[in-house]
Amino acid sequence: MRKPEAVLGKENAEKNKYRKGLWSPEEDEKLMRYMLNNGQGCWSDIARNAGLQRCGKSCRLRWINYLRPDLKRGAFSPQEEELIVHLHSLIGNRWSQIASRLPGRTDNEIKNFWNSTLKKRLKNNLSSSPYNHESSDPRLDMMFGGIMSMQEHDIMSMNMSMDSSSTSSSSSQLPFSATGHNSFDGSSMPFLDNHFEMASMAGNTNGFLQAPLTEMGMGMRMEERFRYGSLEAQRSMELEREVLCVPHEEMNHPPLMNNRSSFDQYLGTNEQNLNVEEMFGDMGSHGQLQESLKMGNEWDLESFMQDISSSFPHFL
DNA sequence: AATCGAAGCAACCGCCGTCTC
DNA sequence: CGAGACGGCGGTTGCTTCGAT
Repeated sequence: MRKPEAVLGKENAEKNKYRKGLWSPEEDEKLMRYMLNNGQGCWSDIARNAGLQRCGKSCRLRWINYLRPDLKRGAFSPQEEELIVHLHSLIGNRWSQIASRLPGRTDNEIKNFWNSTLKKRLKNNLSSSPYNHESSDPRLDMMFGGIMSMQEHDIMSMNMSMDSSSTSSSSSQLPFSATGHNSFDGSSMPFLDNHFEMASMAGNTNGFLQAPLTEMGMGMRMEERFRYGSLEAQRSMELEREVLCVPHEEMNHPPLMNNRSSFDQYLGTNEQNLNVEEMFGDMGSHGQLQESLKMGNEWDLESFMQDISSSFPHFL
């Protein structure tokens, strides 16, 4: 429902009272000086007390993304790139979680780097040859290990199925719409815009689960994913059901999830256990993975990330 | 030298969860 | 318990820079 005019007017007045756009050196200096002298606090107070015509949110962003003294400047190192690619393949667009594993880097920086550079590079790698697993960048092979082994027609059929689901009467029940909108968190899903990303959710011929552990794979109904027509996709979904200890019934009709918390909860209640060492240390075998995931621990992103860190010791 | 498109980046927007009153 | 303020997050936008023509 629309807000009443009076409320909107007040909100607009609030908004208009603040400066927007690029920060001037003077503003930077004011904020920097205030933060160094007083430390972090309530951002709207900081904005006011520092004498800035900015909203607290804007100050927070400027500090976190640009002024913070511990920020690392310059290009991403190959190790950082590797870690970003790896973490993204595991947890998707959780930029802040990824950033927390890269000291001196911000979520915004990583997000920009992914969207502008890595995503394109990965896309190019896939389109170069459907059967050629040799990527130009060996660091990316880790990520492509499974994905590349998928046959192109699998990917194509998946993509077409997704497109057709937009007109399907059942599409409204799906956690993901065909337009790429993700109902877990109400955000759009850039995953869906190319074949590579479609591949990543369908698993691969090694039987090694990759993306089903991402939000996207988890959220889809079994029947919907079977429509992709790939035996490999089917196999990976069966495996997914097994490793996550999801009953058949629930796998076919998972609870609709409106936000990320619901998703996390869903994962938690299915008593999965993610042994990252086994899964990602040597990119785990099917058997190992199943065994390790059946231990029954709760899904805990923090410890999950801790484990990942052990695979990338140069970041600790 | 001028133009144009791509790439990179900073910042905004809107949504959601949490906290406080 | 509900409303409002605030902080955090991810997606998107729009400006700037750079390189090709």
